[in-house]
Amino acid sequence: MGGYSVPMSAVPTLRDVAVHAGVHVATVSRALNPETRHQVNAETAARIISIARDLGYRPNALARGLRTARSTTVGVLLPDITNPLFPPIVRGIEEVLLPEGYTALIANTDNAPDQEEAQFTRLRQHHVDGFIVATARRDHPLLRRVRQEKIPLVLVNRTIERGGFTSVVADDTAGVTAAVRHLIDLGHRDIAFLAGPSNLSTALLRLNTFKRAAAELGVAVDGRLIERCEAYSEAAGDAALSRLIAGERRFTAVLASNDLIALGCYDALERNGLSCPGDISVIGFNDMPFIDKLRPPLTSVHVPHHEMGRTAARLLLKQIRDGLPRRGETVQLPVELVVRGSTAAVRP
Amino acid sequence: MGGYSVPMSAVPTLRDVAVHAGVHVATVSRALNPETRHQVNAETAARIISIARDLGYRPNALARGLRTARSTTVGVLLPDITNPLFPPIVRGIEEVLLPEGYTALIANTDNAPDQEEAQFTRLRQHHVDGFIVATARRDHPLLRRVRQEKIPLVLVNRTIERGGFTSVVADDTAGVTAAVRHLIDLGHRDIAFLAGPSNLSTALLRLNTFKRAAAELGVAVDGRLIERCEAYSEAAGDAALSRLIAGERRFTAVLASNDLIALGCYDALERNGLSCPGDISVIGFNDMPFIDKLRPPLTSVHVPHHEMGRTAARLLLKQIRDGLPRRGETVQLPVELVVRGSTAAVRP
DNA sequence: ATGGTTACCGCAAACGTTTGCGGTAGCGGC
DNA sequence: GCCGCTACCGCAAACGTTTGCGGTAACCAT
Repeated sequence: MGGYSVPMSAVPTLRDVAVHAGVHVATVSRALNPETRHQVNAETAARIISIARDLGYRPNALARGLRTARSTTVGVLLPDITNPLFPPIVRGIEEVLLPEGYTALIANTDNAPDQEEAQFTRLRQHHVDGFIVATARRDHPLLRRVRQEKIPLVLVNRTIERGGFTSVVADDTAGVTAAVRHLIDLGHRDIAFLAGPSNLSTALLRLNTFKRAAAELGVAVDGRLIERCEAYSEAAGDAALSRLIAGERRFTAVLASNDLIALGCYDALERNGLSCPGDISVIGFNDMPFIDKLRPPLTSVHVPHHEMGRTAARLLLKQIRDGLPRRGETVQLPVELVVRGSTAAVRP
Repeated sequence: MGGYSVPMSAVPTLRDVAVHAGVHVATVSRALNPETRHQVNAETAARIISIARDLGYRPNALARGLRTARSTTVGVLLPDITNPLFPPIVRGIEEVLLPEGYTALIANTDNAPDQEEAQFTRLRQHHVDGFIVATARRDHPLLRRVRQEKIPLVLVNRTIERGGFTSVVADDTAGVTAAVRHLIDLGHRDIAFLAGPSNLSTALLRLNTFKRAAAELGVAVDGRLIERCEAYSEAAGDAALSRLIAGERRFTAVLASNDLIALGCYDALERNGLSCPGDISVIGFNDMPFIDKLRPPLTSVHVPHHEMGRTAARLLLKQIRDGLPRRGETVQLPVELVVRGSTAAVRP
């Protein structure tokens, strides 16, 4: 044992390990880092590692981040973790990030631009190495700013037409088409569509796809059967379907742009004394957890949220390591229509 | 304009502001911090603040944390954010933390001790100022270690008998009692109970309360009607109720220790051709989001998770600022039985 | 004119890392 | 015996803050 006595109070630092090992802190740093370990004698390295373990040494992420200008953290911006859509995405992200030593900082924006701005600068103060953003609107000044500052960024569940953002989305086109085809196969001809907020990429895409698919499959698209929701929420879906019901144009099925909107449809139907699927068939989008337990179980388009989170994280890591791509790629993941009890053949 | 030219490339630092203002960085630091602003001339302070704003200066949280040994971050340990129970807690936590300048680092443990350990040290490397833990088991060596290291810590949704931990929980006793009373009022006498994992504080408490409440309300407690689930999960609930159904002892109602277990009951009932509430009434615990949309809507004990998150955060902030209490307080929040369609009067 | 007080601000150290640079020792080749 | 090379390791600076300490100038009272 050496003659030095190290106070065993606080958390040990590189210096403590160095003193115990009788070497300079730089040597300890190099020995502990696999990348630079070859620069130090094998035996000394082993001794240092052993001492570090005995002392319970843990690198100080703040100091390291300050020195290296890389914090090994990434920011995740999402509207609301309470929306069952997002937890699987978050877990997918963490599943990839954690083994690589990264930590995700999660921020809820409630889709409010000022809150988003605040969260964003807060994350920047913590010097996150990149962003995963699930709150993208079709035009997004904040994101364009980030883009210009050359900060790694990938969108998930959303996309932005121009700007070269890399994003990972679901194959909405295939999903909506499958849903429409399913309804038509059941004999439905008067199909309503509840669109999402017009400033969201998914809302626009799903709406357009609906129009196209219906037309291609030989069903006339009636503008009176298309209603816009102000939000992807249960309340908005309730309100929108209520408007349709109050209208004169009859329909036998409704395709909701989102599961929450479909949930609102359930509310509106019950309040108006209509049954599902007896009177009206309903289809959702996303296949949220527990939605198979609803009354009736909701037919929905399954979106691989977990996998979306994973690939988003992978793409972000690539950007962090290899630098920003000149032109962002958008990865599109396959979806699958899950038929349950909320859709039935139209009454004869 | 001064003669200095500052490169406008990277993010501005204190030094940049100082050069522009023609003062020392220490002065800038003091001027920008409301706590120390009185130490600098009012006009100079105003000028510095203005320049900082123009430059878009944001303090580097890493550098500040390194210097002050306070990172203004807290770690949140929970089993699985995918469990609908936790998002409201998380939002409650953030609702209190954010305005105070704190950031929450969320970590999923999947209730696996080694994963928990890993997450914990990872958060410690980031020098979080405290922990909010929702994964507490009845005996928890890791948490006792934390306790000994004098790190601020508060438990949420769980409690630990000894050790002086401060925690915020729901009034489980009142909840279970209300549930039992409700079933008895409906005429049920043969009531089964599905207990949670025995290493969780809530599981034990709810089980004991059930026994006591049933006895006090004049219903014999039959040990054959008490089944233990290995986890708070749908699958475990399914398995447990299936075992009961396969047994010889008949029952007309089942009280589940948790909503997910109740969900599993739905599965088991359907597979066995039993109807709810026609054949068996079911009550859950927690009142998870969307559970009112189930088939049938689940009668459940509502727990104020959002508020639990908020008070947990408040208690943690108090610990961070005022130091650890000598003896932890446990805050108990009121619950409320929400009667829905899964409970009905026993058949005559 | 002197001493004391106050207001303001600069100096420099420190937090715990990482890393370019250089120095020393050992060794092999000539 | 000299040169050059390699392996190993120490030195010191730097990242961007905060903060104790001290210094200067101004002001007031004596």
